[in-house]
Amino acid sequence: MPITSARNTGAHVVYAELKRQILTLELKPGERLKEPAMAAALQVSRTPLREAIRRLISEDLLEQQPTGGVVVPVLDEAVISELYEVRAAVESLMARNACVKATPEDIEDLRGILARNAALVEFADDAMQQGMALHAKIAAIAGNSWARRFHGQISSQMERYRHYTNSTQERRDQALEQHRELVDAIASGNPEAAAGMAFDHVLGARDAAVRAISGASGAAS
Amino acid sequence: MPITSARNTGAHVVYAELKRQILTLELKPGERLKEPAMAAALQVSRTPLREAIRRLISEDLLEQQPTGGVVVPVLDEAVISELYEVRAAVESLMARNACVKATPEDIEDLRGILARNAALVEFADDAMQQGMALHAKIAAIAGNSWARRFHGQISSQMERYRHYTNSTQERRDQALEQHRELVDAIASGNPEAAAGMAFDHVLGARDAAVRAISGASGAAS
DNA sequence: TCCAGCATACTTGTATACAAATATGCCTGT
DNA sequence: ACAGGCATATTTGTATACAAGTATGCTGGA
Repeated sequence: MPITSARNTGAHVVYAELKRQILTLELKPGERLKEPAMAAALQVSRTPLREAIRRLISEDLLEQQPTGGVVVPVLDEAVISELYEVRAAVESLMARNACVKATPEDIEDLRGILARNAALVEFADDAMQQGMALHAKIAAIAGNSWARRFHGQISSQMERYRHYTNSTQERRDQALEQHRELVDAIASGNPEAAAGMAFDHVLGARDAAVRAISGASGAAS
Repeated sequence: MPITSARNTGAHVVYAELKRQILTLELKPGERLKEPAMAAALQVSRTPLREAIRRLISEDLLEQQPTGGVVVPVLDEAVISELYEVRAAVESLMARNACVKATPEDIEDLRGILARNAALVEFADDAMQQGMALHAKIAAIAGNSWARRFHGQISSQMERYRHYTNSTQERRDQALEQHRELVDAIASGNPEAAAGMAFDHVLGARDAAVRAISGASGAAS
């Protein structure tokens, strides 16, 4: 039995590596992928490389050009807003469902994660990352695999925009406070309140990000 | 210039054909795909066929088995409920955004679509299909490409479950009435109301579907 | 100097060949 | 008769070969 749970085929390895390079911007937005060179660099033939590329295209982490080339999608500030919005919708749904389905033990777990986050708040370099474990747990409680799937795709996309959405200490403290409120709402057993709270919090993060971006680009005026 | 807008490569044609066969259940759930036979049937080599298969896997319209085969996913009644829920979340977001962004002309268009649907209500064999044009227009107004993307994926998935969710005349009339309410809510300029209405309507459809399924399977009791 | 047209080099998409892994069926022993 | 194990056949994953399309740069002319 292999150690890795995923199918350890070459195409999968290439997919993971390529995805990493895209999310870290090691592959620069706008850059065109040339298969022969890439295949040589990754020590595989073009066949598994192409398989990985196609998969990334269908996740919108690569872009197929009409003429036939493949490029890393350009960073477009307008889509950040869109991503936050769908994330708000999905997390709102998960909060609602979690509220209905959570057992007392689940609530305990959530509070435990909160406490750990509070202890680490000054070390986290990113409010998003800080909340990861919390959202994962909420998603698990909500138990909707499609919501989880979409949430994962959105997270991947947003990863590319981390430079734009880097958080300040203030923002991080606020996020922690909002997470506390969210857990309280889930614990309270009022699905509507939990859903609304999750939605508003993410939209608040969107507004902060949009302000940060327009502030940075328009600072000279 | 080619007639088709998509890149007319063999892999794309195979993808479209395979997707069609999956959504119509021409390829039966649980069936295993054997590449050589399939390639021969579709008159292409295994290379573009595999490309199409991989794409379908990443859309969850095919399933990769741990051992290495590819099968058509089994129909699982439990996921219908999940699909309705995420659809509710996405449509709710689109209704909210549409409410904010709609111009008077947009509202006119929506009412026009409603009127056409009302005229055709007795011919539509499916409440989902009836509302297709309406939702497409709302999505266009909302202008969130990720929401549109997810909505499309959800629609594809649900297509496979049409047998379970076939609508009655009564259900169709109710849908039409709900669509009217939804358009009114969007026109009223109250985003929260529009969002809530869209959410509740889809969840209502979910409940109807769940009732229909459990009613059909548990009728003998 | 600048542009059109062409030839060349490169890239992509597809087909085929091959090796490793998996499934299938048969045979033997109890 | 049934289970275990081996041999065969099929299937998948990868590499390579080739054809068609696309971009690049060069030459000649105005």
